[in-house]
Amino acid sequence: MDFAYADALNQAIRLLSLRHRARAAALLAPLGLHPGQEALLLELDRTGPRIQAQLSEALGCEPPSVTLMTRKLEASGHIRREPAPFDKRASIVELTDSGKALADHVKQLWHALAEETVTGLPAQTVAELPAILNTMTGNVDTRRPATHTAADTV
Amino acid sequence: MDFAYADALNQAIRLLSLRHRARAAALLAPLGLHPGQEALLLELDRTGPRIQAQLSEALGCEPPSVTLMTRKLEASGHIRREPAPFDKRASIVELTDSGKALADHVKQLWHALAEETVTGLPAQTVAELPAILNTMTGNVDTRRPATHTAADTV
DNA sequence: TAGAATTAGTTACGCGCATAATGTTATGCG
DNA sequence: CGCATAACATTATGCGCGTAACTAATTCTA
Repeated sequence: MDFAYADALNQAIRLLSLRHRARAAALLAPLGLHPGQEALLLELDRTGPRIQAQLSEALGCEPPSVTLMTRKLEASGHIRREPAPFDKRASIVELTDSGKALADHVKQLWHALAEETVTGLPAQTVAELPAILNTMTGNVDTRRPATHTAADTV
Repeated sequence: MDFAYADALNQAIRLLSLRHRARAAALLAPLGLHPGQEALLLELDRTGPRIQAQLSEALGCEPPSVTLMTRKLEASGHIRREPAPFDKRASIVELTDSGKALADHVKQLWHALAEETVTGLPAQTVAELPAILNTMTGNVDTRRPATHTAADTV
């Protein structure tokens, strides 16, 4: 691998991150959401109530980030936090009715964003894309012990 | 496209962004750099002195971000800023000797990061990856008018 | 050529994400 | 059992990146 390729790849990843996030921000702004918050809502929608440590794990960000995100989503009425009966340190986070409705709306935007993102790519590439991206993520993931198996979830 | 795919794709992009950036941060930390700053150094290394507006364009971030990044890199002695003789509003940014040495070091890390990132992917996928990512970036880019490099719109 | 519109850069502020340090509760072990 | 250790959550702080509002310089145009 020459440096020109390495540079192109790293820069492509960096730019995709910036632009995809910016596009998400533009789509989420009318809902009063900032990018990152939608991931929390979708996770709760997928799995039901979770404690913050589980959210931290699922979202791939650190506990202090979850503290701030949950605080803001709670302030806007989309989630609720209750002390966990089985563990006095933990707090259980769950969607309110408003949060459930918002999550449904986010899902529509998320679908549109994904279609927009892969426009113009060959069908086979589109089909393989999640696995490719997950492999790359696993390769550079310092949180989990490197799992170098190529095939993964969809 | 079903929602499960859309969700998987968006989440994969989000996670790749977080992890790739985190890995870059870990590699750059020993040099005293934060992720994002390396892009500025590499751009100056590639093209020579630039005014900040050009850097903003090349890096894909907004002028205020460039102001802060250049200020910090200037404070650490890696770049120099001089008023542009042809335009009294503009300031020309260029690498110092220290900055050039640092850029060389960054290039090595960048090369290693790219190789680490694509580990385990088929050679053909690796070859196509930059174009795929650039197409996706173009699809969601709100800064430039959508330029679809790989194919035409749907 | 004078005034309007554009452009370069900055400041102020907000959000997501990070690390480090702290308090509190659970748990594992001698 | 008691104590050290681990885990949950929070606060404080810093960086990158964004938007909005501003100044100053340039360019366009009537």
